[in-house]
Amino acid sequence: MSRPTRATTLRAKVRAEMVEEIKATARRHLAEQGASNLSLRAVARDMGFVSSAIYRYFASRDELLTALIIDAYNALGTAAEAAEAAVDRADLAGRFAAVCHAVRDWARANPHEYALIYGTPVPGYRAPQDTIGPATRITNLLGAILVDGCATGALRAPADEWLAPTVAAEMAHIRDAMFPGVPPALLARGLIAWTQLFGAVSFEIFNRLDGIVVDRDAWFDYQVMALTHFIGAQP
Amino acid sequence: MSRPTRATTLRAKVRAEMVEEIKATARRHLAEQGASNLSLRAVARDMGFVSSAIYRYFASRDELLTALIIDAYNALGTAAEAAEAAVDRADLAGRFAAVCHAVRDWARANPHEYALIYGTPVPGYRAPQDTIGPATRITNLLGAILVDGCATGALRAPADEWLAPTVAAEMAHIRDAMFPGVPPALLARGLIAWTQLFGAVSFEIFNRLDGIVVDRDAWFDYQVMALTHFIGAQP
DNA sequence: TGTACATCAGTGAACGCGCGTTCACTGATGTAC
DNA sequence: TGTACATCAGTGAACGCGCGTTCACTGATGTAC
Repeated sequence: MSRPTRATTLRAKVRAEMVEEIKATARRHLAEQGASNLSLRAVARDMGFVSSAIYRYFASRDELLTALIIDAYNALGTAAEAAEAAVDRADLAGRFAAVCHAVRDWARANPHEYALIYGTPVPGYRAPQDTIGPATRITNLLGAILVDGCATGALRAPADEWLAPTVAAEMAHIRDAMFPGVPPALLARGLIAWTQLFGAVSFEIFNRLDGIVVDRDAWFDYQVMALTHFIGAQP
Repeated sequence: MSRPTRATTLRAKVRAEMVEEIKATARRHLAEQGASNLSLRAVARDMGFVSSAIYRYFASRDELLTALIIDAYNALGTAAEAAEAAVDRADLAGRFAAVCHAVRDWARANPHEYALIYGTPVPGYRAPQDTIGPATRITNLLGAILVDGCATGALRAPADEWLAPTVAAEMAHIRDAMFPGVPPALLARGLIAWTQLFGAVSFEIFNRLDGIVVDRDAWFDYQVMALTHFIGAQP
């Protein structure tokens, strides 16, 4: 029960740096091998020490994987939040586009980390509770755009809507829990936009567009415009 | 240089059955381990013979994986084609919905095969030429709906369209090569529908909807309706 | 300020495991005459 | 129809490899008095 002195915090600082270095090395390996082939031994070898040393910092391979997943969600969330925060609050279409482009840019810059969090789930790996918070940063960002738009009257429920009763009820439930003031029919469109954003990015990152679309930037812009229109934001 | 007699074809038939049995076993393993952990030894063990025996049928692990990928594309393609063929040719919305639901149903019934072809690419695995044909069966099916609709006049280019010049040019190129008579602006919407179909299915199969949407059937119906409207087909 | 003790990072060997692929082989089945 | 030969499926041992994790250890660094 010793209070932190300069000495202990120094040791803690070195330790934290070591943790970061291990994660950085693991991230590089991820980019070459994919998540399910990530190897603690290879990471240790690459850093020039013996494999068992890793266990001073991570209790198991899964714990390292979890740390990488949380970092990835947070890196993506931070990038998107920063891009969105730079846009005038009243410019809903601009805020939406900023989030979309931030997600895509981050995914292109870090394709294997993107695959880690939005690709096929790693078999046998069960995501622990700690990953949930960081994972919702994007949805919160998108939801806030809808909430703000409804508060100012810039957004409203689409007129001709075909919402099944169960879907309407579920949307109302989500609204009450997280996005106050957003009508179910608009929230449903928001959920589609969220789905489609990641669908579009995944198609690009996972090579589904090869041989089909060449100018990826223009194609993504087009998709963002279609979505902007779909949620009723004025560009 | 012997011509096929009853004897040789019988041997060939047994051999073909063996190949099918190996693939079926591998498919079961896929469902438990994921693609990158698929093991020839485990498959052989499971079938009750020695691991080297597999090499009478597949030259390598990659060759087995390729066979599974081709089979998956073909199974999905066959299911979608059958569902679509059962709908009245003039009912464009019905044909579109049939394809969407066939894709989703097949993916739910075969989630790991779906992951094999629409999930994260297996690192280090390079898809050979043979996979391209089977992979295009869904896009051909969707494209045919647009082509038919344009031929009869049931579909036309959306009025208010914001197509960048490069996107318009690329769409025109795809139309000329594969989908005659479909205006660029409509083809672009078709491509979005294709992207979104798989985006929606992937979100469901890869557990992205957990804790968000409960009634998955109703939610998928809603998305299909939104897409039907988007491509301008009358429900 | 100096010294005895506790904490901690990193070592090196080992356990037990699974993998893809090769190779010389044994029998059974099919083929040619 | 019968027999010598060729083809082929499956065997079993082996090669060489990598993996996650445990454990007793050595030194260096920090802590308490």
